[in-house]
Amino acid sequence: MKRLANAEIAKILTQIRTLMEFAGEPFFKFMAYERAAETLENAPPVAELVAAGRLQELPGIGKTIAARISEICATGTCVYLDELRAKYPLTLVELLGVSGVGMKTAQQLFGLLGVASLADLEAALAAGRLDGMPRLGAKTIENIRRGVLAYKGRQRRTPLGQALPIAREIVAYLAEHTAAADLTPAGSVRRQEPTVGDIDILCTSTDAAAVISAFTRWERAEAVLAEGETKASIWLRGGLQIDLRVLPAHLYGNLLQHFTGSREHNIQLRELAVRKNLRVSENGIVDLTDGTTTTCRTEEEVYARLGLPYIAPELRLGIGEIEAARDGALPAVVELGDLRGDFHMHCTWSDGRNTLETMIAAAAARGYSYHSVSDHSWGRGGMGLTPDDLRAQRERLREIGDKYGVRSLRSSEVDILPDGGLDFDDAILADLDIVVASVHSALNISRDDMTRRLIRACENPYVNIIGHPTGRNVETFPGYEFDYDAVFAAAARTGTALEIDGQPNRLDLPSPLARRAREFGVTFTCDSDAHGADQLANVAYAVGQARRAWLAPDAILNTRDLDDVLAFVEAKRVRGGAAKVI
DNA sequence: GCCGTTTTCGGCCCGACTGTTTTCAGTCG
Repeated sequence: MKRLANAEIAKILTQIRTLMEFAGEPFFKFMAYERAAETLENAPPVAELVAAGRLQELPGIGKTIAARISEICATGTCVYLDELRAKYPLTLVELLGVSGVGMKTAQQLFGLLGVASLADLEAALAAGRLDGMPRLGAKTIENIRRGVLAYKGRQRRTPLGQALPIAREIVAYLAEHTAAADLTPAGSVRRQEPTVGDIDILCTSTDAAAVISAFTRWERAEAVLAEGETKASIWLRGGLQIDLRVLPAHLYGNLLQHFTGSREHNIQLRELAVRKNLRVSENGIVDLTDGTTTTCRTEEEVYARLGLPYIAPELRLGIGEIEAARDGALPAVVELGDLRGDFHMHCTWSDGRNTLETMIAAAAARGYSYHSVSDHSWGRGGMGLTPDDLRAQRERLREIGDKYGVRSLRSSEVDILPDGGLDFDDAILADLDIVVASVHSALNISRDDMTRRLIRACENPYVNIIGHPTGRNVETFPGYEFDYDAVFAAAARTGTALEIDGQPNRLDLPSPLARRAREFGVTFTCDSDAHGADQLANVAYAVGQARRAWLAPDAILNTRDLDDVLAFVEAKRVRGGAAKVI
């Protein structure tokens, strides 16, 4: 059968968790499934771990859940879920997805009215069958009605590349119209999640009411979901939710830590705190032995009070970072300022929007000491470069680069053909400074064929970087299937870097895979894949994903100086790709 | 169901907002 992706297994665990709660199982029992699902979302490919018998090394996965996961991998489901489904329809999960309907309400609707799905709920609302039920007043029913509409109209999770600009927009609005300080996007946006469920904004102020009032009156707010003394929530058109929290300035560190999450990270942090007789919340850290409260201006102080070094936001997933921090085993992760160049961008010679000179000027303006223009190869329909084009472009690169004071490397994003061969002959590639090779076609070949295809590309002595290695789209496509470990091993063995592509719809390699690849000793690049000068800034997204993968600067090729980059290329050519590898 | 620099048994995070209530349950993050 088809190999299940981690996300699919996590979804099944979440279904089990929901039906367990519905069935009245003990709180900590079903919460264990929730934690396990969260772990899988950010873990290396589960199929490999199952095969190696290493599932229980993952945090929050013990004997029972490991057995269930193995069963799901082997059969696509598990007996325990089937037993639950025999009593409670899986469509109950829909009910709980409706904003305003929680477990108690769903149980009541199912038990008293037989409402078991979204369609059932709509019919019951239309027929007025909710009227007069215990604890369901007119306002609550109206709220549920609105929740149903939102559920049906809601888009999927919002890509980070769309959410971050909106977050900056509301921050700019509040900065202009209120006296709020410390305005900061928090939550999943700050953690650089590839897609986000909502946007969290926080700030400090001595007049929270004024800030909240301005927030709920924002012209883009379609509806106000909640408006209290320190927090408020609005919906934008399309259903994206923004939460705002306002506290006094001396609590900024506590507030930022609290609202950055993740939920799982915070739970684990507070569990650790409880063992030290401390109670952590956004309102400060209370010492339960003497009742004193510590408030923090910075997050560093929060972690220090708990006996931990600072943990970067992108690492806060509740997947072992707290233990690593405690043991002093957290890496100093790469920062945007560590980058000295960008290997992946396009200009009007292929499918970019800006001219070669504009792109070079923009790269220089970012302070890079080098970059490469990697237009597509000719196999990509009409827009790719022919070998003659490539030669002509190369002659202009040095000249324009000199003009702007940056080293413009000769490059190409060459197509990897279905059999693993390349769209340009080696003689042409040999004339380039650095080569990016990417899969753009025949995405549906078999897993084994795709594995062989990528390994063969790695083994070409002129291929230095595999571009967007899984081909995923964060919204629409999980990526083509291949044997990750086999390709990571090949990349490490041949001295081929794997790209972390910063295009917001790609963010590829995904961070769990990058973290896995690092175990094989793979080198990475953080690239923008810019198709216009304004998109060079997308490299920040690539760095965000690298940080989520716990990568230090030394794992990233474009943190190195030009000589070291050229030495990386030369070393592979000298070895002749796979031919002379020990 | 998981887990252990107080535990292999007995613990397991914390608070804001809403609506239906007369002191709190439910929902959410």
